[in-house]
Amino acid sequence: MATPEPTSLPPTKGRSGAKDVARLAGVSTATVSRVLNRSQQVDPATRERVLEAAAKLRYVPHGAARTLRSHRSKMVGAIVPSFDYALYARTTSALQQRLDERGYALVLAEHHYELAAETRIAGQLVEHGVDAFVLVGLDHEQRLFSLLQDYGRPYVLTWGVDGAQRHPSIGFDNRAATLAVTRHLVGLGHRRIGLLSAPPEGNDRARARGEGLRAGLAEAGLTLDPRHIAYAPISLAAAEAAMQQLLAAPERPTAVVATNDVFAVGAMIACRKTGVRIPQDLSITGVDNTDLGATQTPGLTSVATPITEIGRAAADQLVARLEGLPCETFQAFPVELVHRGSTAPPPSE
Amino acid sequence: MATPEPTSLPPTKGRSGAKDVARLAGVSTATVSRVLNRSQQVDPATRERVLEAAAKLRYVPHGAARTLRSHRSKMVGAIVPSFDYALYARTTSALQQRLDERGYALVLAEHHYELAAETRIAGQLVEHGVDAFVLVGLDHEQRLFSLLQDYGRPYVLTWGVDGAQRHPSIGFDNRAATLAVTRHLVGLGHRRIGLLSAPPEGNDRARARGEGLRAGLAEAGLTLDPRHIAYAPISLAAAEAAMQQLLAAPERPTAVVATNDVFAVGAMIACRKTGVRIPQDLSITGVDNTDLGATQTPGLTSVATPITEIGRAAADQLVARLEGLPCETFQAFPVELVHRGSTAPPPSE
DNA sequence: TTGTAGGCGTTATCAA
DNA sequence: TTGATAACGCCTACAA
Repeated sequence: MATPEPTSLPPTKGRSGAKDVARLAGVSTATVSRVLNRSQQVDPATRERVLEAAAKLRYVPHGAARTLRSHRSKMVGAIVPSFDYALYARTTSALQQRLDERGYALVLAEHHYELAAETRIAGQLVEHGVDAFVLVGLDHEQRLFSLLQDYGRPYVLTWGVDGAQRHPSIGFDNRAATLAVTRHLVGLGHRRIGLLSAPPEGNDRARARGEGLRAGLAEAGLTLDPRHIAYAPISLAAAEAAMQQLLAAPERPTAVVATNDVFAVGAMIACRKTGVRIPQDLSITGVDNTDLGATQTPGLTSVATPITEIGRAAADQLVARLEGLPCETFQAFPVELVHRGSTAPPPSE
Repeated sequence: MATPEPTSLPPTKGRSGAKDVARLAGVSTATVSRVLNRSQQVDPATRERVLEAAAKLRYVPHGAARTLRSHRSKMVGAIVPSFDYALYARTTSALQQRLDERGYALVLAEHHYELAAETRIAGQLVEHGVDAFVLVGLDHEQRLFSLLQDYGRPYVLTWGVDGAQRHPSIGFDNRAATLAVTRHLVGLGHRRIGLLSAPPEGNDRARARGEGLRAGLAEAGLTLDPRHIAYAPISLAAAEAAMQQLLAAPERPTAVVATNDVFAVGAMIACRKTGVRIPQDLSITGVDNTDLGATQTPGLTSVATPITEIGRAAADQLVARLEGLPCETFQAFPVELVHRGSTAPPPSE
């Protein structure tokens, strides 16, 4: 034994198994299993004895053994882009809570906006035997879809709706969100509207939200000036820097549509530092209606998205599919524009 | 078959096992195992063949089987109070990232500030076979500690330091955080300082932070007026309501120490709605130095806490203990006061 | 260096 | 309704 001996995990030290419970209750392990798995085929009296014995021994079933034999781990895997900025936290929270109620545990990981990492992590989750998957967004590597296909277990894409209905999905119309704010801005009289967004590659939400802006502009016979587009990774600092570019652009836009509240608040910070007044000099809008945006001065006009509903619905759908119950595999929830003080008519020239 | 048939999970449908890899590589399953577990005892040529075969068959080991046999699941369980408000998100993120690098998956759950729920969930994590635990805070049910004792695996408490060193812990001095802000406020001339906090029961962080305020006041020969204390659950709305009480209190405080940034921002909102100017009429401070506080107008004076360091250190410690390597089981990181615009001398009477 | 064989703790299939 | 028994897929002695 050369290595420091991996902390020799006591094989099953004091822990008692189904066998112990069976012995104490005077039944076989098969009966113990039946009782604990709520099978109806068991005499109330014996059930009682078994439960007593299990309680007395503080019996905790061995999940791995159960998984190995039954092919169900009672774990659901979720891979989200990031825990930061509370963008996905509320969805994850709702998901976890609902899964917990249904007796499932959540195995959670981040991919930091790298789809290759997402695929790799999905492989690990398969290895850990999760019964189902929750993914964020519609864009994923083909390899990931192949993996899911081979694995043959339920999965659901969230935060977007798959128009072609190729994959079960639960979300909302990201395009509609920015379309709504754009109409609002155009209605206020804005003609030069900029875009502050996450890089669109591999991020369907960012793409759809950008399209919403373009569509809204097109409705009014306007176009998106390429010089009025700035992409940045999702962080306040990066958004602030990107906004500085837009502020320095020729024919500076009178309004900026940010594809989420983090970008929008980063933009507000840039404006504060530059002395650009919101909304008198420039209007700014976000998406997701987070506390971060709502508590700014002035409050951020944003679009409320159904982030907790998505988490709950994802849990419900997956559990239903795992238990062979009927369910909706495609769900879209509405979004709603929330007016606050960050938008106003453009300054008169 | 009466019930809708639990989606008959294909036992091992197409999925290939170690046996398949062994056959294709022309070796035994033992050798496959050795190759995949980086045992040195294997001929480079055979190793190569095995890896090729594994890749060809897209072999993914069956975690449950491995766990059952090896008594190590390569999963770490973490239970945090809540995903909301990004208070614990950054710690969780750092934890997950570091665990992932080390080949461990994170099973994550919330207890919503209910310690009984925490104990229940810990039991589920035991059932799922996690190799180690990360808990937040020092306060936990005795039942939970018993459970951990029985389970006999590593665990670490975070976000606090266990002075008595009864349990491995990684955190910072919560008392010192509010002590620092209190000294700052006292130094500015404040004599009536209020407290806005989470209910202290079962929340050692809140208690320690409250004590920091009391200690800072005591240093200056001052005391905390009971009428200047307000407790609220952790949410912006609740904090706002609690702050309204403080604003309505007799001999209104000239400064309020909030035990975290969420409370502080909730307090700022209350002030805005009431026409109380910050910092001219009232100073406010937070703890945790979140983006939420930093982006307010004026910026929130707060205390930077080592939240990502905690996550990383927790992962490092647990992995080290699991692998029998040496490590620090008690770690304290420093905190740092961050001055922003929400604090100023009290108004002259 | 490699193969053989037994068992980890549970659930499922039978038969009783 | 209950019990005996055989897997589940892998790891790890031990033997070769």
